[in-house]
Amino acid sequence: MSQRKVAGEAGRATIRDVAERAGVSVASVSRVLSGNYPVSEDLRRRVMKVVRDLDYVTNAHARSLAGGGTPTVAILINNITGAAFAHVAKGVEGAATLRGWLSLVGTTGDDPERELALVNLMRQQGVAAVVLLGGAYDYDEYQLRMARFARSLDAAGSHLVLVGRPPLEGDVPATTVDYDNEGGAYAMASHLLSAGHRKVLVLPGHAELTTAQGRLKGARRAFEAYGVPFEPGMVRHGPYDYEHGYEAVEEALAQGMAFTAVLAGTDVVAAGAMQALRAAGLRVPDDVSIVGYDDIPLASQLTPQLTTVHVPYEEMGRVALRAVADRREGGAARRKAGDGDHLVLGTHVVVRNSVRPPATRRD
Amino acid sequence: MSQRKVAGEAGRATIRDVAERAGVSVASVSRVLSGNYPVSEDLRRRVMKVVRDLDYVTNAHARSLAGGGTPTVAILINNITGAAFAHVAKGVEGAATLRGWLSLVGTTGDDPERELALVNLMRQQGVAAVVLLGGAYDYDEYQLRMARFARSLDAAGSHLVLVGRPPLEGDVPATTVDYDNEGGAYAMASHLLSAGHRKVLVLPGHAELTTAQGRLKGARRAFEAYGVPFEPGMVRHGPYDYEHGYEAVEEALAQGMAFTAVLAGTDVVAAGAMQALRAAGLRVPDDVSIVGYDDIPLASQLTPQLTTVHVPYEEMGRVALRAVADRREGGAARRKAGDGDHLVLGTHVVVRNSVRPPATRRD
DNA sequence: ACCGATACAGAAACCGTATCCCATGACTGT
DNA sequence: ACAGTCATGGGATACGGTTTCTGTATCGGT
Repeated sequence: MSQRKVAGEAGRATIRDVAERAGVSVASVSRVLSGNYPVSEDLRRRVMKVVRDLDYVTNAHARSLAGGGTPTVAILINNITGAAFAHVAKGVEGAATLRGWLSLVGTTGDDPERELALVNLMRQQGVAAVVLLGGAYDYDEYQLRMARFARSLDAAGSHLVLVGRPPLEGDVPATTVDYDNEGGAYAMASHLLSAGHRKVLVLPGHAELTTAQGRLKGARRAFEAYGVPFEPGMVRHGPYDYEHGYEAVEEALAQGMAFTAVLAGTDVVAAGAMQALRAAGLRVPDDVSIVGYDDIPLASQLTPQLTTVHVPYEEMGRVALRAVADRREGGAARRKAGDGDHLVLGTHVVVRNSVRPPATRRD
Repeated sequence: MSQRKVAGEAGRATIRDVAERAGVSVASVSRVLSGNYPVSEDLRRRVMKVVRDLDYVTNAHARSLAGGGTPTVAILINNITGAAFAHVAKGVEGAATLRGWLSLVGTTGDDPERELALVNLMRQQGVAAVVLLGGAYDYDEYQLRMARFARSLDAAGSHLVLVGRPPLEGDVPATTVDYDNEGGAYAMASHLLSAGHRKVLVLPGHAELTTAQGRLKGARRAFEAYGVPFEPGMVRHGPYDYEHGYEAVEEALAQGMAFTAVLAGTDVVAAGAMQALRAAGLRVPDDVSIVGYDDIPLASQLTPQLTTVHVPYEEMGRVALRAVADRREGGAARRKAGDGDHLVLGTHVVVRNSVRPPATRRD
């Protein structure tokens, strides 16, 4: 009744089972398996045989309780089906795997409550880092919220990494991996302007989303550089989805708005815009040019292939993980430096077939 | 020197720290937090205050070692950037979150070694279930390999779930969530045939991939049902990617092959095929019709919008998780039943604009 | 043949939490 | 006023490992 374990009992085999069956101590089994202590060849063989026979694997929970354990990164994402995010996740996961780290994924669905719950959950899991993906809504409380997360995680020996968001202000223990969002938009808009376009419908995204803000700002700067007036009426805000692209163009057309090009905030928005133009009998790029942003696979799969801004999503994921791994190995010295807390990767325009100089017309 | 912990020491706060600071026992803190034992209002308040002050969260590893703990599902996937897989993952993750479960993600990259390593890693983590996504390569050893996984996981109190793969033969402790792959292909091919197409280029996918086999089989059955000879020469195998679709069509065209429609194994392959046709000066669907399979967002974002087979990926994910959760709650009785081990969801054709009757022409 | 060094194996002390079992004080009914 | 319940709180133990500390052969050197 009170005996600890019946011989052939069901359930997972423990290290004790292995030890008993191999006729050695628990400590020896542990040492054979972790291999960080001298063990005789005979003992190793005996233990390994039993391990194979029992199909034994160590209990990760017990292991990490006792101090060992596999480092784990948590990836928090709004929507797992977004192509751009998927690539970042791939980068993180790939780099993690390379080091024998594990990766957890959670989706926030744009819900701050859920985000908080997830961060706490990850804290419970004792993850090495929490990677937060995607543009942020620039509410007032955002900075405070993130700073709180950062400190909370830091106090628990974990670390916050922001990917694709602007860095936090002040002395906050967080790392940011960013890309030259505004620069990409500047280059993209310049491309359009240098092709001769002057009337451009701009669909930057949600007004409160940091990435949309940056893209809009870059575009505006390009217009200024070219001495072309930037008309606020030509800007339509909305979500980064296909429907928004479609509806924005449909609406602009219905209102008799004149434009020779569409500067979309993402490739998916561009796809929607393209479809709406077609539906209205307009040809792309003959009648209207279109450019996107992100360079997800879709961009090169559309007809015509989309000229867009390449964002190194997968690379960002890898960089994010490397930053965490480095800091973890670097020890306190590096950790205090506050240097390399903000990494910025470059973007560049990928020219395909969706842009052509505007048709010369009398009006 | 030998003191257990210095007052303000860095690192994560433990339940002992909370107990000490609140002047109560460790047991009481645990009870307040788990809330499954009567506790006086006064004690609860005192404990909660300290918990907030210390920003304490329980250690998940210790918790699950001690018997409590959050159930976790592991999702194993070849390639996290595949749209279809992303949707299954979303379904699983969503359903998991709904129940307060956690989800882990690992990518195998089509590497059997890595798959094995991941399954073992998940076994170490003591996950409630391992969900293996995506079509499998039908090598001889596949059945053995999966059966071994299933038994291994089962012995550890976990469970194997195969999603989008054919079920395992024999008495293996695994659950399969499948969709009517062959039926969908049959319906899709019928759609093409009933529109009058007789010369159809078929791009089912890799010959060894179970999903490709099913899709090819369904198509063949439809041809037979229509009394149309199915010419092996019209079938081109290859990976499920854009490039394959492009190259297969390009090659077929170069060889002077005559066809009025393309039956692609996936939407992405269809996109590649479409692009190749355009490059050759052919119009879709005026000159050549195209259909895909999967109904990922891309299908409705292409121009023309793609007629395809809808596969309920997200639903499959949800169903998979529900199956695991049910079996876990159902106890041994249900677990032995062997019933409901193979769930099949329906598919249906989504008619869009990429199919038109073949142009009547003299030849 | 004796001594110190070396190489290995085992016993035991944790890691942080949940829970079983027992103790205590308050409350109830008579 | 007293025994019996009931509602709570605390102490001890288990969970499955890792690691430190300790002990015992074995070996080489003199």
